[in-house]
Amino acid sequence: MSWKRQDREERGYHHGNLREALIKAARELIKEKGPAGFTFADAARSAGVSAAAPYRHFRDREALLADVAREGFQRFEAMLSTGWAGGKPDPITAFHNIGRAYLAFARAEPAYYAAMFESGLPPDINVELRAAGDRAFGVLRTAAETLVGLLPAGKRPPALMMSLHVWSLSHGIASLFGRGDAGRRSLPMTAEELLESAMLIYLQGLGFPPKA
Amino acid sequence: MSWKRQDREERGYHHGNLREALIKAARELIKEKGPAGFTFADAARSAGVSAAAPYRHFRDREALLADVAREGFQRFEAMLSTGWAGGKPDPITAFHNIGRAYLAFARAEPAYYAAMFESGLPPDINVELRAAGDRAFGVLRTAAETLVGLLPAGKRPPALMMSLHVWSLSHGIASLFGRGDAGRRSLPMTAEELLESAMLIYLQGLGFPPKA
DNA sequence: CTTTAATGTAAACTCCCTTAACATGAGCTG
DNA sequence: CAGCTCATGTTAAGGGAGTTTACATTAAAG
Repeated sequence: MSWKRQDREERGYHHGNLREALIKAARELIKEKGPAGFTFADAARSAGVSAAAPYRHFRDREALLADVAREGFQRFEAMLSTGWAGGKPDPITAFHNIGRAYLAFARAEPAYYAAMFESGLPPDINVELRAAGDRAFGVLRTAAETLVGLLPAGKRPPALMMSLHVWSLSHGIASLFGRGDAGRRSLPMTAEELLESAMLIYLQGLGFPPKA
Repeated sequence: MSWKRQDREERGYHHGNLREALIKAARELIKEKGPAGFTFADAARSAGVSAAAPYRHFRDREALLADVAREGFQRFEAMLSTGWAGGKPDPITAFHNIGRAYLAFARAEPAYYAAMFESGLPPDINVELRAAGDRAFGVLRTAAETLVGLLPAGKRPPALMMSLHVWSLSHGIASLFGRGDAGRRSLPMTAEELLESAMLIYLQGLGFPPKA
């Protein structure tokens, strides 16, 4: 395991891929101590360079965090898309799979998740971040639109509202109970079971049949 | 506006109520820059005392934060209790009022809310904090138990699960959209409308009549 | 070989945390 | 009221860490 370029050369004066190395270091530090628990200098130290080196690649700590978050949203979108799987095997099952993917991401990538949602970053800090976030949410919205289409014409809720409901629910569960981190509140059930049961009740409230 | 004792005397050597003044200063700093955005010395400066003074009242910065959070949970509990109002005028309406109270608190007291849920504090950092949090959640749980009792005996979901669902949903909405803070995502509806609509659908899914 | 931009380093600068030693004032006791 | 005592703040000093500027080195291009 090396932060420097994995295979080639020994690294002379130049690091070779410092930008990526800093993002990776930031992720590991966030995972350990939270989005506020590391400093620009810490990231540099982890990457094996001097404290001033990061300034060549990021204007400040916030810019580094924003890049971590952007990268996170990209992976998040990919994971949600995989869960949705184009609505296969059937839209309802696929919708539940998005929920599972949501929690799985929060659990597997707590550092990305924290940078995305708990770092206090303004979503508009740059265009790319905003766009990446919107694309991830778009997966949920598309899925909601498909589901809404299954209901009889008179009983269709707004798909945007529905996707916001599910997003909020998922985020709430992930924030409160989603990470095994010590110190979090304990539960009589898993976060996944909690989300699944809530979604079942919610979908039933919208008029979807109990057994899909 | 003065940090010192509001009316009497000019403050001589002693501050008179530094402990409370520090908590208040912390709240204002959190509101401005987030739970991680201030330091022990900052709080002292805001309270108008030397950097060493806070050590007479709090072991460290974390202890100060914990006290802010504890105080927040107490007010939170009071606000939720007022919303519930013992189940008046009827349990369903009162349940919705809890939701409104939840969002109102997050909006009116972002500093408390951040200290309670977004500061990274372990809930078990001291017994009082844990107990205060549990009491606040207890309001929601009691309400859920009352509601569950309205359903026919064979169709009652676990009240604990139901309260966790609503808590997660409320927290998710509050976290993602609840604060008017610049930088948050914008919505085609208010957070209150979003929560109310979600709770209506959820309750209908549990078998509560559409019009209560 | 020289030039130039990219990339790191080193060191100055500032700020924070923490503790120790001292000062003040409020309340109790006789 | 005089004197003791303790809680509360202050000043001062150390040690450490983060940020940032000025300078040094390398790689690549002409």
